[in-house]
Amino acid sequence: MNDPSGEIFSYSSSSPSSSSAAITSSYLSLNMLNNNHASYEQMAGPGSGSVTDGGGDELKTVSGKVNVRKPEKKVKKPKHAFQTRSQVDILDDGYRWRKYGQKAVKNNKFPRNYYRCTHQGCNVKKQVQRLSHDDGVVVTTYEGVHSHPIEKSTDNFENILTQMQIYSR
DNA sequence: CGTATTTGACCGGCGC
DNA sequence: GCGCCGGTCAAATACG
Repeated sequence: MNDPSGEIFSYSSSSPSSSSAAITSSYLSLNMLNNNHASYEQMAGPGSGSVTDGGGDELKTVSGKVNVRKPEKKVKKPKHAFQTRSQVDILDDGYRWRKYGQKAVKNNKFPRNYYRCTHQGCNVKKQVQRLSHDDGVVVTTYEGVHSHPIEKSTDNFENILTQMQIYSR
């Protein structure tokens, strides 16, 4: 497929050649995520705000065929890729994700994981991929915008510390 | 028992 | 028209 949309930009974490501080990045990276997130949260206004149709293939026939919707859909779906230094691929950003698929990627020995937000009406998708040539680097791609608040308190440092301890043991 | 994850099959698009 | 490829569904299973 052609993904020349250019929508995806890779955020290369420069500098960290030391690698040492990479421990338990599970939640550490979360901080970075939040920062970046804030930048994109602005999203377009009400017009395209509802990305509900994103991947909304709920229209199905009994034969298992999917009804194709109008090709002239101008709703653009936001897509953002993040590159994070982390040993674990489970980056918890505060939302609840349900895994719905796993596929092997060419040029990569690691599979790619597909997740979806479990919140009803929230069709936000995300996929996590690992770089085979640079272990410890995980690429997370978010697609869509959450239309509901986070259920987890991510601003509580004590919480974060606790999680870190769990992951680092 | 309810919910999340696993895993193979399936689907639509594109290239040849 | 057929086969590859990336993405998704859905049944079975695992897990609390």
